Amino acid sequence: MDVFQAVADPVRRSMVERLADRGEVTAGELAELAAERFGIRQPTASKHLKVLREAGLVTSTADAQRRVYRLDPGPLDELAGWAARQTRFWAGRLDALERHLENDHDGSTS
Amino acid sequence: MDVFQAVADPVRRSMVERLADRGEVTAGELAELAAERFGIRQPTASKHLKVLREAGLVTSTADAQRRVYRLDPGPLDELAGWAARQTRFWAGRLDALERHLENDHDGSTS
DNA sequence: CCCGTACTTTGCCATACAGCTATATAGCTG
DNA sequence: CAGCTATATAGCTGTATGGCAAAGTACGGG
Repeated sequence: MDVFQAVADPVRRSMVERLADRGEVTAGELAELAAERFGIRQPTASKHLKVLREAGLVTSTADAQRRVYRLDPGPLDELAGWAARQTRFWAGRLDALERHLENDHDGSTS
Repeated sequence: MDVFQAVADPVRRSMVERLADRGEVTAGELAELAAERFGIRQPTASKHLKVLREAGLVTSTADAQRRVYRLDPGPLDELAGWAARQTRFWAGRLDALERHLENDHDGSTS
């Protein structure tokens, strides 16, 4: 699953936000968070973590039975970059568009 | 459907990219693009446009039978902002994380 | 070495969603 | 106004995905 799909789910976004906030978080804490906010069970949370892992958004390392998760900024940068690029266009031509809309109102061409 | 879900689909992303590139594009052109790139039919493309509209990513105006679509930068900015915020954290603490990983290797605690 | 803790995996169901064809709507054009 | 063009809607279907409970795996402690 790609990054766009991975962050399409609010549960997974909330997990990403927690990781961004705390840096390192165990699977258990993330599951608890998901339980509180969305009322989902631990195995479901684990499934979401798997999706995040496969999308490359997070990595996990074992600490005894605990799995410690952390963000990988790469895919998020890609996402931010894509979204930013789509709007950068408008910065350049926004006034042109506005002029066009104005012209539409008065109907005259200068 | 929210912005995250809307851009989760590659067909819709390609439409957004085209709109970012051209500014104003008719439904027909967008359908043609989707047909070429993804082999999908006109009604399916129309459905995708509806999703983009409902997510607030695009607006459309009528020009005779044509529907002219254009991007609304607002939701895209939100998206870019969200993704950027999740990574901004790392900028601040990245070196701390790296130190932590180094310590893990040698196993000693200072 | 067996039990509890911490997760992941498996197998199952329901719903959401993308795709299709066929049809409806709307506006130009002859 | 008939018919073509442009687009949207309706109705249907297959598959993907999210949710659950139950079972499997792995580790540390008594």
